[in-house]
Formats: sequence, C-alpha cells, structure tokens
Amino acid sequence: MEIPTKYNPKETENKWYQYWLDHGFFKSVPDDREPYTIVIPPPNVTGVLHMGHMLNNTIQDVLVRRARMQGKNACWVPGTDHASIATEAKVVAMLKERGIAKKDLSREEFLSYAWEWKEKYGGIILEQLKKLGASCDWDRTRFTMDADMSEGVIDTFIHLYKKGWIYRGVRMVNWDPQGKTAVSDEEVIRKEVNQKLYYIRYEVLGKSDEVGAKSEERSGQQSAISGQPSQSDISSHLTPRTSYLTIATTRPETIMADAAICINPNDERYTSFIGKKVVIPLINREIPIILDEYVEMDFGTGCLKVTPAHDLNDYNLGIKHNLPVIDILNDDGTLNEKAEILVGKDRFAARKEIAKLLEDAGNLEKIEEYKSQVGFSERTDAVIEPKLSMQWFCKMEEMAKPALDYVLDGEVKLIPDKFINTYKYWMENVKDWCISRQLWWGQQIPAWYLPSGQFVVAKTREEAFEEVRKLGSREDGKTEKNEARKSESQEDLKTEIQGDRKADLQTFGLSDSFQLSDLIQDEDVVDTWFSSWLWPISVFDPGFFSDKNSMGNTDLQYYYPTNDLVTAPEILFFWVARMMMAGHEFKGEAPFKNVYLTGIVRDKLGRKMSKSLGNSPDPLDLIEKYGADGVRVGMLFSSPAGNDLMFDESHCEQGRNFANKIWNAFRLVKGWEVDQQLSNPNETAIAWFENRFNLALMEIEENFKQYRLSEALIATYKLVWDDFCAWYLEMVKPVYQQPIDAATYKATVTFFENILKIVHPFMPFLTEELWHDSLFGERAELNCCIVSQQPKVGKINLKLLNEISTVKEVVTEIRNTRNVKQVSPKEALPLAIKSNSEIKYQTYVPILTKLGNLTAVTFIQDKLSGAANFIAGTDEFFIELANNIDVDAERERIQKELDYLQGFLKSVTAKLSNERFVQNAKPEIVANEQQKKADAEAKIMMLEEGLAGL
RNA sequence: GGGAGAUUAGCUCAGCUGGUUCAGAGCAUCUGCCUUACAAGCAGAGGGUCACUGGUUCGAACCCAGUAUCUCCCA
Repeated sequence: MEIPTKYNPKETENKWYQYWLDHGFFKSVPDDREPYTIVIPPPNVTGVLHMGHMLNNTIQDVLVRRARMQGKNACWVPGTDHASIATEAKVVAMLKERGIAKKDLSREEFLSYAWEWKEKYGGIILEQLKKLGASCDWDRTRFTMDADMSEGVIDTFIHLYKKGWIYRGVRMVNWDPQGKTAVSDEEVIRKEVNQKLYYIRYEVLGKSDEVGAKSEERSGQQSAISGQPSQSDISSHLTPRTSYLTIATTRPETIMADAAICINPNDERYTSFIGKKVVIPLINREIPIILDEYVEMDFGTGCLKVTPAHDLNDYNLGIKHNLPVIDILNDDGTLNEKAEILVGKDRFAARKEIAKLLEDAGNLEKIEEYKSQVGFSERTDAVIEPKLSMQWFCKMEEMAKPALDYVLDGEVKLIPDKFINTYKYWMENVKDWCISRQLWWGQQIPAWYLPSGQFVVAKTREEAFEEVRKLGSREDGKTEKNEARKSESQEDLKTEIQGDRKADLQTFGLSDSFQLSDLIQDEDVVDTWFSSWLWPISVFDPGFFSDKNSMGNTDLQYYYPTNDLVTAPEILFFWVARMMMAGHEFKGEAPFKNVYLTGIVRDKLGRKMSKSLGNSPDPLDLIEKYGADGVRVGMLFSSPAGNDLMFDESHCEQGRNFANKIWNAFRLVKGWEVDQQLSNPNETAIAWFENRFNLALMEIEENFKQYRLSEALIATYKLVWDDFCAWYLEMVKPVYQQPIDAATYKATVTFFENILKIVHPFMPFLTEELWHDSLFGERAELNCCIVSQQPKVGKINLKLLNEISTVKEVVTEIRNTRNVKQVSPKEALPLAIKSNSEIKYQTYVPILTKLGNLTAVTFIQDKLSGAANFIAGTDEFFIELANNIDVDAERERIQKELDYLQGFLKSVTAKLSNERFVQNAKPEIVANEQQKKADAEAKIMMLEEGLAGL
C-alpha cells in the first residue's frame, strides 16, 4: 500500500463532513452535561460567504469543537436574517429583470416573490459554511422571518409599546430618494466629495442707519456683509440703503425651505442685525434672523441659513427656536409646490438652475470649491436626503442602562477589552432607535389605523378591533397619550410634513358604522435588528415572548445564557448591545458571557475586503486550493482578537503545508515495522516529549482561556512541527528499513493520537481522516476525533526539559560546525565533551550520536587543542576534524564572542554593584543576575583559554 | 471638530505582572542539501535606534507626558 507524499484534502473533506452529519455529532439536546452554546451571528440571506464570514465562523467552530472535546454539550445554532432592505432590493431587481415593477404588485404578491427568492438563494451561505467544516446543529437552523420567530417580534413590539417604550414620532431620517425608503445610519456610506460652496445674499429688511453705524466698526474686516460701502461713509447713516447678509451653502436649491438665518450672538460683525428680518431671494419670503451659539463664527461667512426640513442640525435648531418646517422635496427628490419655483425639477437639476437664477438676480456673490462628506445609500448609491418623517421609535434610555452595566460590571466580557470605552461612550449617548422601515419584507408593524388616523397596537385585526371598541367607549374618546406628542414644536412640525400617509392623531370620532375592515394596518415593517436582537432567545424558544411569566422551554432554560458570541466590532452597538437590552428586558439576564470581537479582514494594501472593490478572494476557491483545514489555519494565524487581519494567501499556503507536515509524520510512523524483541533505546526521548507535550498543552489551554486563539494555534503548530517532527521523531526513528521496538512505537502512536486531538479544532478534516487509520487500532463507528476528549495536562519535569534544551543546542552547534567547515552531514564525527555543569551527558549520548551523526562521544578533562569547539550552557565541546582548522578565522570568531561577553559582563556587574538594584529588585531577579555574571565569567575564562591554546 | 486605537526585522504580527541568556514567530532573503516521512521539505545564516522627544524607575518595547504618522468610530 503506497501512501501519497502529499495530503489531498479533496478526498477527505466531504466524506468526513457527511460522516459527522450522519452520526449526529453536531446535534445537541439538553442533558446533564454542562452546555456550551454559541448562536451564529446570522448572515444575511442575500449574502455569499466572504472573508469576514470565514474568519468569524472559523473562530466559532474552533471554540465549539474544543468545547465538545472538553466533554461539554456543545451547541452551535445556525441561521440567517432576512435583511429587509438588502433583500427587498434584490427582489425588486429580480422582478425588474422579469419586467415586473414593484408598484404594480400588491404586498402579498410581492412577498410571495420575496419568499420564492429566499427559498432559492437564502440558504447558499449556510451551505458554504459546511465546506469550511462548521459544526453547527443544522436541525436548529433558524431564520428571522420564520413564522414563530416573527410572532415573537410582534409580541415584543406590543410589549414595549404597552410599556411606553415604543412611540411614533417625527424625526429626521436618512432618506433614499431612489429606493424611496428611510435607511439606517449603518446603510449610509459617507464619502468625501468635491462640491461647490455658494455664497448667497439675503436682503436685510429694516432701516439701515444702524447697519451703517455698525459697519464702520467692522470695516476692514473680511466683508461678510455686502451691498454697503466698505469705506467708512458718514453720510450712509442717513441714506437708506439696501444691506445684505451673505450665507454660504452647498445646497442653494433649499433656500426656499429656509426658516431663518442664524448668527452667533457673540459675533460682533452682526450685532446690528439682531431682531431684523431677511428676504429669501427669488421667492421673496421674509424670515427672521435668530441667534445661536451653535453657529461657528469662522466658518463661511458666520451666517447660517436654517432649513429645518432638510438638515438634521437645522432641524434641531428649528425645534429650539420654534421655527416652521417647510419641506420642499417630494419622496423622489424632486421639488414640490412649496418650493414655489422649479417645482417638479430634480434636486440636482434644481441646484444648477437656481445658481443661474440667483446670479441673474444679483444674489450670488461667489462660488468656491469645497470638499465635504456626503452620504450615499449603500444599496442604490443615491445621495441620501435628510428628511423628516413619521417613524416608529424605541426608547433607549432605560434599556441602555442595564446593557451598559453588564459590560462595566464584567458580567459580559468584551474581548479585547479595549472596546469597553467605545461601548460605554455609545451607551451613554444613545439615541432612540428608529425601528420602522418603509418596506414590505419584514415583520409588519402591528399598528392599526382608524379612518381618523388614530391607531391602536394589537397583534391581530380582531384584537385591534376590540381595542378600538374599548377606546371608543371611553367618555372623552381620547387614546392614550403618545410619547411623540409631548413636544409642542414637534406637533407643529408634524402638520407640515408632506406626503406622510399616516394622518396625524386627532380626537377620536368613531361612527357606529365602524367595522373590522375599516382598520388599516401600518404599512411599514420593523428594522431587521428588531428581530435579531431577540436571536439568542428566539432561536431556542420563539414562543417565549407571548407569555411574559413563562420561564421558557427546556431549550431556553438549558442553553440560555449562551457562552460566547463571535462577531465584528462594527455591529457592537447595532446588534450586540441591543441583544443585551433584549436579554435583560425579556430574560432578566445577559444573553452571553463573552463577546469575542474579530478584526476586519483587509487586503495587503490595508483596504477592507469587499465585493465592490473586487479585492476579496472567493473563500470557496481558497478552500479548493488549500483545503478547508489550510484556510482555517491561514485565517487564524494572524488574527488576534479585535485586530484587523491583513489577509495574505501565503497564510493559507502555510496552513496547507502544516497539514502536509502532519500527513508526512503519519506516513513515517505508519511505515514502521515493530520488532517485539527489541528493547527500548528511546526512554529519554519519550520522557522528554511527554513533558514537552504537557508544557505546550498548558500553554495552549492558557491561551484559549484568554481567547488568544492565534497564539494557541501557533503553540500547537510549534509543538507539532518543531518538537514532534523535527526533534522527537528524529530522535526515535529507526535507521531506514530497520524495525522499531514496541515501547517506542506505542508511545509514539499515543503521542500522535494526542496531537490529533489538540489539532482537531483547528484542522478537523485531516485529523479525522488520520484518526481512523489502523495505525491507531480499530475504531468503533462512533469513535471519532470530533468527539474524542482533549488530553489532560500531566506532570512537567522542568529539569529534563532544560537539559534537553541544552542537548538540542549542542546538536545545533554540531550541525553548524559542519556547515561552517563544509563537512557533509553524512560524514560522522567524533565529539569530546568537557562538562563543567551538573548535566549528565552520558544519558544523552544516544540522542547526540543520532542527531549529530557522531562516531563516538568521549568525556575529557582538558581542552582539545586544534579541534573545532563551541560552548553550550557552560560546557565545552570539541570536534576533531580531518582538515585543519583555520587558526586566524578561529581567533577572530573567539575574539568576537569574547568582546560581546565582556560587554555583557560589564553591564551585569554594573547592575549588581548598584546598591539600589540589590535592595529593590526581587531576590530571584538578583540571584538571576548573579548567575548571569558567574556564567559569563566562566565562559570568558573558557574562551580565553581557547584563544591561548590556538 | 470629538473620541478610540496603532506604530517592534523587507512583509504580517506576537511580546501577558516593567526584570531569565544582548527582542520572538511565520513569510520573504541568503548559504548548503533531491540525507529513504515530507522540496508543500531538511540543516543553517543574516536581518532591529522597539516611530520620535522627554519623564518616572535600580531597571522601560512595556508605565506617564508631548510630538509625528496611520487606522477606525462618532459628528
């Protein structure tokens, strides 16, 4: 039987994945064991596997597989989220290709297409995860829009509404005029864009004498006020003249929506304008000049046009100063009749035209080039329009507090903890969460409107109808107070809103003929995060939310709270924090104990890997090329928690090579013939590796405890490659075609099996493949590496480890001597040892002989002159070579080492003669320095003798 | 503009409580090897002002302050 020299992942991966599935190794049901639970961050149904998923899911799988091998009941729950905006966009695009427009479809028709799409494409990403080896309990696969999951979402909406934590209100949202929906902040991509800054003059009304008087004082300053003499002109006091205020704006098309001009009260240039009014050019509407310190005096002209309907900051100013809101834009970004001019023109066309109009009217002072940040819709790439609209909000203040405390109290650990600061900052400045989306794909908001515009919140139409009847029978016929109606100014604003299909609340006026079908459900759906924040609860017990007093089903009680969450820092707030809020609100307990935050996968140039940039390799191609094990190792090699990962395919190559290394170690051991008659010549080597293994295992466990996965992998890698392959196997392997003794064979096979176990979480396929080889004996059907138990750390003999490390040093020096003297590794050499230490080299003669290819080892009292020599530890070694050594070169080498050592000794001596060091440093540190000094002195003596003996 | 983080070998990164032998890996480079498990390999070697400037300390890559550069988050 010939074993190929290269490991071929393709022959093993599908086979073992299927085997694991068939034998239910990924399945978890509650039992007496300690649970270990991870819920997957549900990938988007529109998604295909990208490098970020690879990293994230590799980490999860490593954690889950390890937990499984520690005897825990490991449960990794997979699933996807419905991604309302992205999916709806995909479905709309699909329909467009088929020649169907969304607007021609009913909601039901559209949703049936959407489900069709989801069934077809929504599972792709999960299938891809299988190629990676993800050991998810697939029977538990969940989708955020599963009927029962959705019901849970609706139940929580109603619960929070009743609690007063969900309200309707007018807010500035990111409006995508192309998609005609509000999009969340996360879906807005900010880009720096070259724009133009238009300087526009607004005529100031009122007597100009004060203006003129003021202008004297400020003449000589950069003129922001135009249309008046720049020179001091006394006569201007008395001459009525037109004066202007100049504002700078990037959006001249919005001047028709202006509600005021704002100046800083501390700005002396404008003191005289206080209390006056200005006229909007072209439409000649009067607006007041208001004062607010918000305005930056040194930006632009120091005058700000306030346009509450079209800018968030202006909106807030508007609320503060009770300004009207004039919305001049339609949902599609064209100007409406409130603009008075350019009605029907697109906002960008209008911008060009208005610049011309202003110029013609003499109101355009100048245009400057200007760079600024502009938001673009992630989905349609349209420029985002800040727009006021009626939306549903979830109050955050009360919910944020406990979610923050979980992290501050350490109940939920963020890994790495540098994210605590950011988290804290965000949670302390949290804004209410806009949870409505103007889409169909998602859970429809359970609010039911009466013809009057009033609404009730209820799970079904029938329940809503009942609610309405109850409300209608109240004496004054008013609904409960709605949070959004608190502010008077907001109430004013609301009446100004254009195109809001939900009429404002008015007093209740039910007619007797009111019936079930008169209720109209809110057309919007809730934000996708409003489903996924329930994920750690709902995947186990979606029905839990319908009964607040329930303890939850067996699964929920057993698996919740979960253990680790592995996700990207980008969604720490949007998802992680909100899961903590929901966990606290509904379960009274945080949903997980540790949050492992992965870095962003970047390319060599440091750019985030993305499909649009085309700089991301297809993960499946990588798996094809390097094997799933190789890619997993490649991903983990340089991915400390929270740090970005500069991805380089060479990491995967290294992973593949590692797999091959293990494969070839297996080939070696597999090829050994055992001779029962032989005694064991390798006791020392076996004892050494056993200790080395325990030491490494301890390190690996410590690394895992601290979630240093990358370090744990590197420690494993070194143990296998360096210690096991390069040293141990070389120590024990018999001469070619010679048999091996039974004891060494047995020990080696046991070591190998333990290695397979510790490597398994990282490289599940290769290890499972080897696990079943007859080398390790007969395996029962269920005896698999995936469910084997991790070895336990045994005793560690440090003395042995230290001695062997000196022995290894000797071997390296022998090899090095060969290299330098150009002696073939095949030529055996004699070694003489002049031992000055405690080390009993006699024990290590077999190892030295084999690894150093020695003819003989002799022990001597005196130096051997004329021989190549070196020092290891404090012992001296000599090799007699056939060809004479180069005395000059030798002298130079020794002198160099001497120089260094003397310098070293000097610094150590200086340290030790420093009284403060001896007094303050820990005794073991001082002792160590003394040892260093003694060693250095001994070495110097040896080298000097060697120099003299040349 | 506000905040967070980073800066260590050519590259990608470790370096944990400030203290083992002048700072550790992998990749890349160089030298020698197709040595019977592995050339996806073996044996070696070279490569560093730990961004800069100060400070604290007996002692600093590590702690503190400032500077520079970069990245991210928020506005």
